[in-house]
Amino acid sequence: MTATRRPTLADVAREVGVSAKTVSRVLNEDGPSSPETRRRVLDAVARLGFQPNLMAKSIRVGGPDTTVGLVVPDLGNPFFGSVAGGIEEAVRGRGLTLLMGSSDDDPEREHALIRTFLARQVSVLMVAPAVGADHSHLKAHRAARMPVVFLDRPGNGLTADTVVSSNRAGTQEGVAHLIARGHRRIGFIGDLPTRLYTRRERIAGYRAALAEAGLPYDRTLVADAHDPAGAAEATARLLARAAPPTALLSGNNVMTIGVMTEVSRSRRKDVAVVAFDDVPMAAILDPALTVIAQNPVAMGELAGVVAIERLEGDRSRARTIMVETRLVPRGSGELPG
Amino acid sequence: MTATRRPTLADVAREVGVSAKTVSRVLNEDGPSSPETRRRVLDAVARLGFQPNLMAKSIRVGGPDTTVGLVVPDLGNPFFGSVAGGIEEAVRGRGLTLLMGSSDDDPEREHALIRTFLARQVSVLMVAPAVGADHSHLKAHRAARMPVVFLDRPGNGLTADTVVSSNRAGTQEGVAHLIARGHRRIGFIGDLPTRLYTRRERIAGYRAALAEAGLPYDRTLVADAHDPAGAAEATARLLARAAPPTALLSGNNVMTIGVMTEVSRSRRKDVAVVAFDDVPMAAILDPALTVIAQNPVAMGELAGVVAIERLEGDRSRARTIMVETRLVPRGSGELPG
DNA sequence: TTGAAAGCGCTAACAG
DNA sequence: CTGTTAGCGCTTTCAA
Repeated sequence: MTATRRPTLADVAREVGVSAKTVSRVLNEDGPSSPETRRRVLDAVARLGFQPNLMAKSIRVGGPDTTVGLVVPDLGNPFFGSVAGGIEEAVRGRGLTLLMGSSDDDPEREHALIRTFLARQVSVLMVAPAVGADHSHLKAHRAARMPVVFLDRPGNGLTADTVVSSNRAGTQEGVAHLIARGHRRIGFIGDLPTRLYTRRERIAGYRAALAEAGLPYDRTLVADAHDPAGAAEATARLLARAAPPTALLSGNNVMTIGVMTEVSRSRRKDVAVVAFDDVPMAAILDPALTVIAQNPVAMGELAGVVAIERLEGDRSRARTIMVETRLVPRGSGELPG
Repeated sequence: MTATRRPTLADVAREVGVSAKTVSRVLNEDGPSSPETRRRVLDAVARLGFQPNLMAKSIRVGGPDTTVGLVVPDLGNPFFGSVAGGIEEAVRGRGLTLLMGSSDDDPEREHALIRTFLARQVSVLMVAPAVGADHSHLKAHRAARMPVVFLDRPGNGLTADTVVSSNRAGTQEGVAHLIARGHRRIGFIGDLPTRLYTRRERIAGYRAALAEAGLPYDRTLVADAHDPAGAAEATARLLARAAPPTALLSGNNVMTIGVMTEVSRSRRKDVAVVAFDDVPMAAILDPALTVIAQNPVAMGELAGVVAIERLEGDRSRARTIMVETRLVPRGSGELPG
């Protein structure tokens, strides 16, 4: 069995009886070529099943690869999956392909992935930063004109384009929704660590809504958790208080699972809930879950668009693009306080 | 502002005053090198921020790139996101990176992605095939020892390693669960097109369960839909029959949204439901949703393991790995018929 | 309209 | 222990 080597440009050239450069010219529609040569070259290409080697192509220019390197905390999280889909949609037209990896929210893994991507000469680097990660080491690459885009959370130690949700305003709107329905004691169940950007922004929105309504901020109404089980416990503790909250704001989709599990388990029909981030079956829950919906696909698309503009030479100041969230009232926020 | 070119091996060599090969040797721990040289090279590497160019490295050997090309129908679907996470986990240790793209279940887009991946010299190609896609053109590449793994669905026109869920047995178990609770008229709501592999397997499991119980197969109890809205309509139609089904089997997670929306909307408490594929809030629904859970992470991991074995020279026959589904009774399947 | 030569960044093969 | 040469597959000069 022969080792079936892939045909190269030279193979095609030999087959046709022209130089490699001529084949290259025909294929890239670079420079002129006679219709006759053209036809014969394309013929041979088809016959041999020739596929140009993109690696070689990139190395030639010493230039970047035609990929977008994307680092997210977790590929399995549909939020990031949708973001990735949006990016792909936006950059496909430019011939860019997605190179992806999960950091598991570990700064070291994130760093390792970024290094791999850089070594692969990605044309664009997009990162949803892990808590505690530092990105100052990317300065040199940005100087070398490689676009860097931070997603969902800003980077640290590097000013670069950033695409985030309107976490603060969205949460504020959600809490205001509850206040408007008479709620005065509103619990907040957020994720950990508390210094996570999205967590900080969302709690800021929570506090802003309270402040605007002239309500005091009660620290004891704020709970934290790592996962659904923890969120369920936190919810149970809050609801067991002497003066329990009459409404809860769930800080993200993972927390929501725990919060709703506990509300449902305890059969408390007297507690209103608003959740940050939409979830598939929200409308079917009883009561239907009111959410502050994000738009991950749009986030990805915008990130892709910005990156392309940068690749095309846009040298303007780094932008922070805020993608609007949308309050979707479905019932669970309607319970009067 | 200088164009800040990335430092190359030659730059490092010049800095230290040795040859490029020596630097290469130190970095790859290939051949011997004096501790002194070693130190000075590593020093310069750090000082210059040198990162080896992986593209050049690959092209050198003429060998494959260190990537796994993965084509899925939809990046935003958490099922495929989790599969991707499993693959990454399994291949990271081998230094492989994921190159991903969505086909949107369009054979042409799938084909275009595959061509791009091949042009990039991926070391492994993994595909969740779109309906109607043909993969016979990959034969040459397999002959050239590039592992091909089909995910979730088998490929067409090419025998290759394949990782799928136990669709048939799982569905059979789910339907048997309903039959055991007295149900005799069980509706099936599946996706389209009906020739989709997973759809065919699941309906086969449905029929097998009926047959085993000596129940007739009633075509009119089978409905199809493209999306949640269609599934909701189909459900409504089924439930509006003169002799409505007393139980429903939902063919996948997208259908489930529509099915449950309609069951919930119509306040029918007299219909049992079992859904293929788990969904995040299943346990909180009322009644809690009984599911036939898949294990997408395991599917990805197994695909990764097989691919690595192939890369390491395993030339044995193509395998089909079936990942067991698991019936998770949560209540919605308990309603007696 | 076409070709020859050189080189992208790296490493295998052979010296020294 | 270290250097030189050659070449991966392609494209960019520069000539013909």
